[in-house]
Amino acid sequence: MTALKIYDTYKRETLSFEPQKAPFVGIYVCGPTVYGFPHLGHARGPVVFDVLHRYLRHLGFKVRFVRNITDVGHLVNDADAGEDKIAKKAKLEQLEPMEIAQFYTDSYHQMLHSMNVLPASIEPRASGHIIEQIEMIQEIIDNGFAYVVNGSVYFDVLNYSKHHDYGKLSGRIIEDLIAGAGNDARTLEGQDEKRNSNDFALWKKAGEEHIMQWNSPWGKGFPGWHIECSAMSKKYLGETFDIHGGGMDLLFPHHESEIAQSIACGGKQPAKYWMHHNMITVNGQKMAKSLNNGISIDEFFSGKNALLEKAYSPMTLKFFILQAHYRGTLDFSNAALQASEKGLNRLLSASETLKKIGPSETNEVEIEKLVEKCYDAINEDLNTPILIANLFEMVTTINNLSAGNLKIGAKELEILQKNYNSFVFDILGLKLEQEVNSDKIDGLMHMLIKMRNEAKIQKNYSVSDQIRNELSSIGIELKDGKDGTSYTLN
RNA sequence: GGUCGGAUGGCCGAGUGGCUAGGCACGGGUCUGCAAAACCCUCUACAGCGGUUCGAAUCCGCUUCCGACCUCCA
Repeated sequence: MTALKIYDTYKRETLSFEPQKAPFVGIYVCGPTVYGFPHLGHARGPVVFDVLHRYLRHLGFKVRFVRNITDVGHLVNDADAGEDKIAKKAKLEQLEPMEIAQFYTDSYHQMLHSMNVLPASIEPRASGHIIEQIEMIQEIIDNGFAYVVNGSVYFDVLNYSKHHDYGKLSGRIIEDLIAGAGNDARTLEGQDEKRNSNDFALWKKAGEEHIMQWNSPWGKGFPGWHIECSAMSKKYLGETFDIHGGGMDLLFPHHESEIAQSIACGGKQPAKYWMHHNMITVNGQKMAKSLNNGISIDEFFSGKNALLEKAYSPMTLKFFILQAHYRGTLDFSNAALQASEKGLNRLLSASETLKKIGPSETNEVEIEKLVEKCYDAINEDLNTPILIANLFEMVTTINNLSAGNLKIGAKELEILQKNYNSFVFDILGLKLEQEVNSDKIDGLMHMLIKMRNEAKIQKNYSVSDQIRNELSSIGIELKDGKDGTSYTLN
């Protein structure tokens, strides 16, 4: 029994989280298809599930966190018979498919690292699990839920839905899907191979021009998109694991199909809980190429995009994401990012301030209540915005303690320090971004500050202001505080 | 067209049938040679119209507007 509750998309209700075999927890999260640089939207999932990952560890669970890399099998669309995203890009750039996959996998990892996202326990690649996928497809065929046509294998949605509930996860009704299919002028090539237009590919026959292909019982080809997650989650986490996560846009058809594949294969639901995070929008709309409103992660961190007023740091982005609940859409704006930037700075500065606070004989801080409110917030379906609001309560307390407006007892101070740092750094996974300055720079700065202070004492303000202004022009800000002058490098 | 979800103060963004969300901005103040920074305090909003209720921003209905998914997508 844990206090953590999570919203299960499948059952559509908030449930108490009970791992199948405590203290072990198995989590599978759908990772990226590595055919391009990560963009702003790619940051949300990792951040959201990182908090889950970190919090479960904090609670003492032994977490196996699996996040796949899709490096093959993700069709550009059904009409595109014979090319997948990776191979298509490879041809354009005259590179090996694996080279492309590696390149963009690295850039994805860089993003994760910069945002202080814990590494996955296992990060399996679809191309490295072709055998497992073929075995699973064969079993689905043997069970009568898939059929072979001309070297391709399709999942028989209609037959499956006679025995099981296809569409439950995404709230779809099979009759509507069948009736609705082709209600517009969407004529897709290769559809004539399927018994029903809702059937999806488990294995696709590869044309000669197709670079990435493997031998299979049905001839040379490559796996469909959905089967990789089913095969790899089963391999590393078992037939039924605890939590499956991903973006809401994967609900249908990807996750719906994963469920169907797992049940058609072993008869079991793949995951006990399904968690889906919402999208990041720009001006209220999802980022899309057609809208020309995409922002890559590199652009975001460097400020080189027309939509950006300035560069934002990885932690600012992480904090921005955490300030909204994961199931709601989050709208990008410069004003919102800049607000997050300042708020984050205040939150992190408080941890420094906290180090310098000493205990008093008397206590005026109800710290246990505040800590409890923090746990209540994160237990309530990872409500990070409320958690952060409570942390800001602590910040105000910390600053008032520092200013001498409040007093705190030794025991209470210890609780405050332990929990504040635990929530900010261990659970939310924030970190101080400013590089620790080298001793030489630090010594240099102290020399300049000392010289400026001497000038100030002599009321030689033209000199003191000159030092301040010239440092400012190269991005070093001096801040005159109560207890001396400090500096920040921008 | 079908399915689903939203509309909260200047901006972002939580939330609950009655009790201050929080951040940023604004305003006031402390500090300061000046400035900046920092810190403290202040700022009571829930699309519209009906209904249920002692009481609704929170429940129900309708209206308007917006978005997502239905095809690749984090």
